[in-house]
Amino acid sequence: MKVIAIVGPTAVGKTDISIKLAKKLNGEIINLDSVQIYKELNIGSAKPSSEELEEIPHHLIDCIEPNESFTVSDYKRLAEIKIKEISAKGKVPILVGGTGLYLNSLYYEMDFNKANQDLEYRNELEALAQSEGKEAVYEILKKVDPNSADKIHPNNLKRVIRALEINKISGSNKKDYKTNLKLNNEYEFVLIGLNMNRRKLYARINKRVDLMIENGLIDEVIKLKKMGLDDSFNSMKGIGYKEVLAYLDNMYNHETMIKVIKQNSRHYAKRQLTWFKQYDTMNWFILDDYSDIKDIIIDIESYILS
RNA sequence: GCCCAGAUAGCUCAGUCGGUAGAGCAGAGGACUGAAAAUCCUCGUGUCGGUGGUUCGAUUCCGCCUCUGGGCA
Repeated sequence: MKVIAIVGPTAVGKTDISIKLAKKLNGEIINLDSVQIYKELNIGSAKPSSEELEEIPHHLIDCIEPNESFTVSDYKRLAEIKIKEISAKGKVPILVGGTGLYLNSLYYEMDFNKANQDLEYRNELEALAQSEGKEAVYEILKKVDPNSADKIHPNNLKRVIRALEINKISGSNKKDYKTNLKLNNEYEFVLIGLNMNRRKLYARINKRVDLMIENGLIDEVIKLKKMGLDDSFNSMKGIGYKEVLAYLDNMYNHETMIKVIKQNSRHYAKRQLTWFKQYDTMNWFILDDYSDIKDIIIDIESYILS
């Protein structure tokens, strides 16, 4: 089953290209973005406009309530259903977005059936970290699962907690997945990476943040806040949302808020690039090599069909 | 014109009781398997404004010059 994935850093221009490409290839788009999945998070997640959504069928956008919890495991399950449905119609599934882990969940064989979440235990460990320090939690991991402790940095509390959680739920230790990565043979992936000159990308990011503010990001967050959402919800931990929340709680002034959103977006773009560089099979298209978007589409299309 | 305070990393600044210097931010690189727009790690040589003097040695002390603030005329 052929699956195309179009990935790249935030603001590089994935939406526009993917829609044009989907039209040419008789494809349908499956969102590969952890924030666009949520309803009501529109401006800050840079969701495609309603006009764009009408141009080509989009899946896994606006499908989760902002107060629901959502994980990679859920993503994998839903995305696999969509891939099959689209393929069955004789169309090409095109994954579009910037969440690397979600791509991995489909690209590699990943089994999410063994160790679910244990929120109670998580809270317990978080409380311990709060009172005794991160080191105290890390010490537990060292005793219980020394191999994982070896690989996880003591400061990385989230990972330390997850390793302990896996140990508690499954009774076995967290695996070192890196050493036995297996490609998922069910799909024939075509990986397309979009990138551009770093300075240009950062300029685009900065401009887009200004535009989000102009388009009413603050009102969007006020609305979400009225719905009862605060920074404890995963949906509200996205860039743009957490900073506006902090601004509404008078932690930042307006100017600082914008500065921090831009800064976090730039950092995020860099992390995305680091992630996507890991795939040997990724074919990169450098967008500033092109003056006309039509030429990009032509090149990507001929690469896919080759 | 006079007085005072500055001039050090891309930016904001610290510091060297005289032995050629370091933070934050910006920036770069990396990790990543049920929170992933999350979480975490690593990376700082620059004519210390110019020039002369004192000194074994000056970015540091002294003189002059240039520039930037502020004050007084």
